[in-house]
Amino acid sequence: MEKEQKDDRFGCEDELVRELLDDESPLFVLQQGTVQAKSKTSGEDSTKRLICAGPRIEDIENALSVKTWNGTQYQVQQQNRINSIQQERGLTKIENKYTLKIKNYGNCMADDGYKWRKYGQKWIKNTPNPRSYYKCRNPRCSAKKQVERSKDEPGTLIITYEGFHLHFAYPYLPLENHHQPSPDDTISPTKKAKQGISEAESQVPETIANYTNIEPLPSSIEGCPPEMSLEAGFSQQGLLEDVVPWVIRNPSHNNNISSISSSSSSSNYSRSPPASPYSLSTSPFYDPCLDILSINSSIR
DNA sequence: CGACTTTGACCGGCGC
DNA sequence: GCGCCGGTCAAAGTCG
Repeated sequence: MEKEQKDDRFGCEDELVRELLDDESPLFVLQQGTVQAKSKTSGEDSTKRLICAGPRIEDIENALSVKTWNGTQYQVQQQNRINSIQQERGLTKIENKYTLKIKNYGNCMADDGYKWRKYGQKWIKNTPNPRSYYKCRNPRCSAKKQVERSKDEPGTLIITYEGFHLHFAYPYLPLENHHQPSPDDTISPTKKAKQGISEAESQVPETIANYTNIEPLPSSIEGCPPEMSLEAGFSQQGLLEDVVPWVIRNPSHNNNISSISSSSSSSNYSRSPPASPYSLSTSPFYDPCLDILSINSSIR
């Protein structure tokens, strides 16, 4: 059962990856059109803005908020799940940036499952260690991160994430008229794109809705143990997989992630970049950001 | 030889 | 206005 859910998720990710990599994808052809010009008005246009410009953290956080019915009205428990992660893992949010402190990184090669390109390194004043700057390799993804060693705790890495990975933000976009995928929805987004831009425009919300489950996470999650709920709510949906490396959050699950990784590798993408934390083709525990370790070793 | 990293230069924001 | 500082760019270097 759980395996089935994972398979479904991977299937969605597979589609998302293709979408992101497809230059003719309606989701991104739109970006060159008139969408942004009129993006300030309707909810649908707002949705398109999210797709085109990349979702804001608050958009995703809002999507993640939990609504509860107290008998008379809905109460929104803002960022309920994120707060749980923050409390449990030492994740902090400062001005739309998530900061994660990782201890003992020497034993656990932190990896958040994405390929990053280093685009800069600076020696920050009054800090003993340089700060490295990374961007997500996906040109359509604006995710960035900064990595530095804590001056107070040399064994602690401070990773600051800015922005979310676009492909994993999809399921959290506040779309209207979303529905569950039906057996008839067999036309791939790529194929739809080729039907023309104008037609694609009308299909975009529907296309994304296939990937969307905006409702508060289903009761199946609530029925799980707390830890399982978090994993189902975040890791499998991919949001905080970006922010909090799954392996670090669950060192005891290394075996699990290994099996997941190997099983997911069967869904070969026609183009290479791995978009799933579980779909790394190389070492799932290698993070290029940790070339900062070379500095560490040179100090020794 | 292409992909990727390194690193100094450059730019913009901010405080004085 | 000026200088400092952090973030980004891009040419050069390195690696497989």
